[in-house]
Amino acid sequence: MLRRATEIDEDGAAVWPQHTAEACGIAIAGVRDALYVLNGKWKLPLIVAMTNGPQRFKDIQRALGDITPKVLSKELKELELNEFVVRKVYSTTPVTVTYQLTPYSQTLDKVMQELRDWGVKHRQRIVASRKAR
Amino acid sequence: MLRRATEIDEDGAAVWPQHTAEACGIAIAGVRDALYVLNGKWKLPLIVAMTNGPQRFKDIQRALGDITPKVLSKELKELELNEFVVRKVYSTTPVTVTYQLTPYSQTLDKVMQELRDWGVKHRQRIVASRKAR
DNA sequence: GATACCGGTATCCTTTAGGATAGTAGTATC
DNA sequence: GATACTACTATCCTAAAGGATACCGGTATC
Repeated sequence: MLRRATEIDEDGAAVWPQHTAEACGIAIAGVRDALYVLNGKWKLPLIVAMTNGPQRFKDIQRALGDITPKVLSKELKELELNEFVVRKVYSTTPVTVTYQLTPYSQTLDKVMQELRDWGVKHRQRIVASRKAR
Repeated sequence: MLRRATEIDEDGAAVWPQHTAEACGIAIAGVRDALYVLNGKWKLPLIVAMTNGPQRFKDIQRALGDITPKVLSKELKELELNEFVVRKVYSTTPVTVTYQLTPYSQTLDKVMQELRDWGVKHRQRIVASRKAR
């Protein structure tokens, strides 16, 4: 469990009850393992982009707005390797390729939800503090 | 809300009920905003390292194991700028400097918890699949 | 006087991420 | 026959991240 501050001191810093340093190493390792596969600017946004169902290459590119095909291709391959995504080719004319999330990618749902909500609130905070100046 | 697959097809991919593309843009923006301040290899592990209370420079370095002082110094400055951390100097001999989490950093608690738990489980999965080979 | 600890800086370097631009094969459209 | 679309790949390049190593002033310790 994360520990919580019980007070706030004059400098606005949290004051902590005590100091139990042990299981901290496990927590650090967990976070680092997560970051290892979710690294970079694009992996998580890409997963979000596919949340509503299978998406084609160009669709994803449009959804992200500013990713180049080279980078998108690389990121999708890495997501495939880590079993977050399945690539499917349909022999239509012209050929259709879709990318869709795997069940394993759904284990990330809570992480994504929390991160997304935090991001939205963080932006609000930034905007508010800009106005206050 | 994140949508969930209702079935799994032969390839192990999730099958999605429908396709509602709208609020997806907001979700992507939220995640990108979050990643913008939490970027890189070190920010989140550093925050974890300070979760148990104020830490000194060398303590943090030891907790992370393989971060160089230059990088640590830079990361701590960025965390300070984003109001996740407060730096405090005590005029002891020799001088003592501590870094501690702010109340605002606690808004990240859930994100951290989810990410850490996911990371731990992900590692277990990887280890298990290695054994299976 | 030599060594060690603390909290960093300074300098240099390599690696990686990521972007810009162009091009590809195949089909379809005008 | 020119142009456009899809799903990429290829080449080149820049900027940033991050690591290695050395060093600094101040104090304390052996």
